[in-house]
Amino acid sequence: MIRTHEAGTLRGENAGQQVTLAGWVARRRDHGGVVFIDLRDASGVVQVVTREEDVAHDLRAEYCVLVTGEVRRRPAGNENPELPTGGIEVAAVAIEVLAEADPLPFPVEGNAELNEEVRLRYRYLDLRRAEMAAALRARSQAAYLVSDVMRDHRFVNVETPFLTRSTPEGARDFLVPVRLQPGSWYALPQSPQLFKQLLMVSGFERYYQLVRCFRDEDFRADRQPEFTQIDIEMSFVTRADVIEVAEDLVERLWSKLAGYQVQRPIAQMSYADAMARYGSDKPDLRFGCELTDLTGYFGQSEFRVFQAPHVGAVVMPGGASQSRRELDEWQEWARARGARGLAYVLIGADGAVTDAGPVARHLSAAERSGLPAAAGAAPGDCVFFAAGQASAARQLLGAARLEIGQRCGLIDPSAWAFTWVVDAPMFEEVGEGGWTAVHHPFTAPLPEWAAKFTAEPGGALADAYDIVCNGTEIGGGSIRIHRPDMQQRVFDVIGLSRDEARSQFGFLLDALRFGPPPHGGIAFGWDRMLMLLTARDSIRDVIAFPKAASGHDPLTGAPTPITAAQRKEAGIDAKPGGGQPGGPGQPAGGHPGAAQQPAKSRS
RNA sequence: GGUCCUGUAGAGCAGCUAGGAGUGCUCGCCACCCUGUCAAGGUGGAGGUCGCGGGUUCAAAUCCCGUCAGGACCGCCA
Repeated sequence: MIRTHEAGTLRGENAGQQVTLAGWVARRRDHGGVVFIDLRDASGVVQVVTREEDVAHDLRAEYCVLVTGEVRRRPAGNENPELPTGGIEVAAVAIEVLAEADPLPFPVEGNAELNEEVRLRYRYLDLRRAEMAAALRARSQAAYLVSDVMRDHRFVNVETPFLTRSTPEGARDFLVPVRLQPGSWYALPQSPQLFKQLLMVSGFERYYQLVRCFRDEDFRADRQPEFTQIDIEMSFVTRADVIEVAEDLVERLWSKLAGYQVQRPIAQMSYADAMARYGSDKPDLRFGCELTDLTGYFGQSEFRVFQAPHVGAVVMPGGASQSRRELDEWQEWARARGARGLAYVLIGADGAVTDAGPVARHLSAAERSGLPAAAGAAPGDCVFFAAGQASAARQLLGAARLEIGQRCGLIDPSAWAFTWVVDAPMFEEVGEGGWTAVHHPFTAPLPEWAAKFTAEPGGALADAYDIVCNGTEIGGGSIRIHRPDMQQRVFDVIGLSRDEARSQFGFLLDALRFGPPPHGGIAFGWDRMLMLLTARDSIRDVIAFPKAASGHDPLTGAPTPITAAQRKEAGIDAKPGGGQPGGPGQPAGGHPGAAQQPAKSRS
C-alpha cells in the first residue's frame, strides 16, 4: 500500500506518529498562511494542516492526493467534536497530487437535492457522496448477513443460468440472440423459479441464491428492469417451515441494519381480510383508518349510486375542515385512477352528517343519522365512499386510505409494521371465462382446494404467503405443485394447451415424474428490503448503477443500436431453424433491448 | 398505452398566475487578500440557445401547440 494509515481511523493515541495517507480533497480551507484540507478516504475524514506546502494552495475539490505528515493533537479549543478524528490533525510534511479533478458537475460534499439524470451520468461521483456510499456499504453488510443466516440453516448456494428459455407467460422477457443458433433466442430469467424447483427434484432440499432477475416492464420508484432477489427453496416443508426461515432472516436483517427487534411470529392475515380491511394485498399497518363495508347499510337506499354490488367507505380524520377546492382535488385524484370520482359526506361538529357535497342530499334521514356510527366517523371527519364492483371499490378506498395516512400525518416514519398476507386466490379472471395465475402457475392450492380448484377456479385459494413491511411487499412465496397431474390441471385452467405446456414447461413436467419431493419457497425483493432498511424513497438509491425510468442508462448510454455486422453475426433477422414445434412468434427486428415478447396467451 | 409534476449559468432555486431588455438568490468556479478553520472569511470577476421546435403578439422564460429529457403514478409487473 502506498499509505500507512486510513484517514478516518486516526485518534489521539496516534499522536506523534509519522503517517502517509491517500484519499480525496473533501474540503479546502485556505487562510493564506495556513491551509486546512479535509482528506477523505473510504474510512472517513481527517483534517490535514500545512503552513509551508505551496502545493496546498493549488488543491481543489476531489483531487486525489498523497499526504505525508505527523499526527498531532489539535491546539486546545480547536477540536471538532462533530468528527471522530476531531481531536487530532495531520501536520503535512509533503502533499503529492496523484490526480487532478475537473470542476465538479455537482457537489460531492453536502447533501443537496440533485437532478437524477446528472447523478446517473456521473454515477461514480454520485457514489462518492456519503449518502450513497453508506447505502452500498449497508447493502454489502446485509449480503454478508444473509449468507450467515442461510449457512446457519444449512442452505446450499447454487447458481442458476442467466441464459435460459423464454416463457411467454408472465412478464416480458429480455431476449438475447444466439450466434450459433440463428433465429433462436435466449431469455434472461424473470426469476430462477423453475431451476430452484428442479434443484429440489435433485435432492438439495435447501437452496438459496442472491440472484439477479430481469423483467422488461415499465419502471416505478421500486422497480428496475434488473433487480436482485434472495431466492429460497426448501423440500419436505409446510408453509410454517418456510415462514420460520424467512422470519429469522428478516429478524436478523432488521436487528443488525435498523436496530429494530422484529416481534415474532409476524402476524398473518388472509388475502380476503387484507382486501376487505385495507383495500390492498400489501397493507400499510403503521396506521388504522380501516375500510368499512356499507353494502348492507345502504341495501335499501334510494340513492342510485349506492345501489351497487359493493359500497365501502374510509374515514379521513378531521377531513370535514377541507376546503371545497381540496374536496374537488380528491375527485381529480380519483379520476386519475380510473374512477368516476370519490363520493363524500362531511360530519359536523355536532356529529351529524352535514349538507355539504353532492351525496348528503340524496340520503334519507335515517341513512344520514346512522352513517357516522356505521362508518366509524367522529365529529369533524370526512367519509369517502366507493361503490361498484367490490374489488375495484376496495382498491380505490385502499389508495385513498394511503393518501389519507400521508396527508394527515398518521404514519410514523420510524415505525416498522410487518405482516404476512396468506391464502391469496389461485386464479383471477381475465376476459370472458379465462383465468390467469395470481402468483405463478406452479403455486399449489391449499389442501382443501386440491381436488376442486379445476371446477371452481374463482374460489380456489393458493398455499401462498407474501410478507409485507410498511405497505411494501418485500417477499412472496408458496408451496409448489410437485405432482405432474396437478401441474397439468393448473395449465388446463389457465388455458395453456397441452402442446404449449409441453413445449414451454415439458422439462418441468418430465422432472416431476422422477420422485419430486413436496417443496416450497420464497423470494425476497432484495433492493426493496434495502430501500426500507436504509430509508430511501427509490431502489435506485441502493443500486450502484441503476437505469433511468425510460430504461436508459445515462452513464454508458445503453441501450444502443447495434451494427449491421452485429445483427448479421447474431442472426437477429434469421428465421428460426430446426423446425421445432411450438415455437411461434419469434420477434423479428429491433435491437435486443427493445425486443418484445409476443402477446400473452391468455385465451 | 395513459395522467400529473419538473426543465432558467457548473449545482440547487426564485421569476411564469397578470407578456415589457437574461431581473435575481444560495453554492460552486476564476483572480487577489488572509496564520486556526472545519459549510472558513473578505474584495473583485467570469459564466445564460430560459430543454428543443413552431404559433399568438409591437413584444414571450412567461400564453398556446408539438416534441425531447428527468421524476411520480395508473395500466402493466404470471
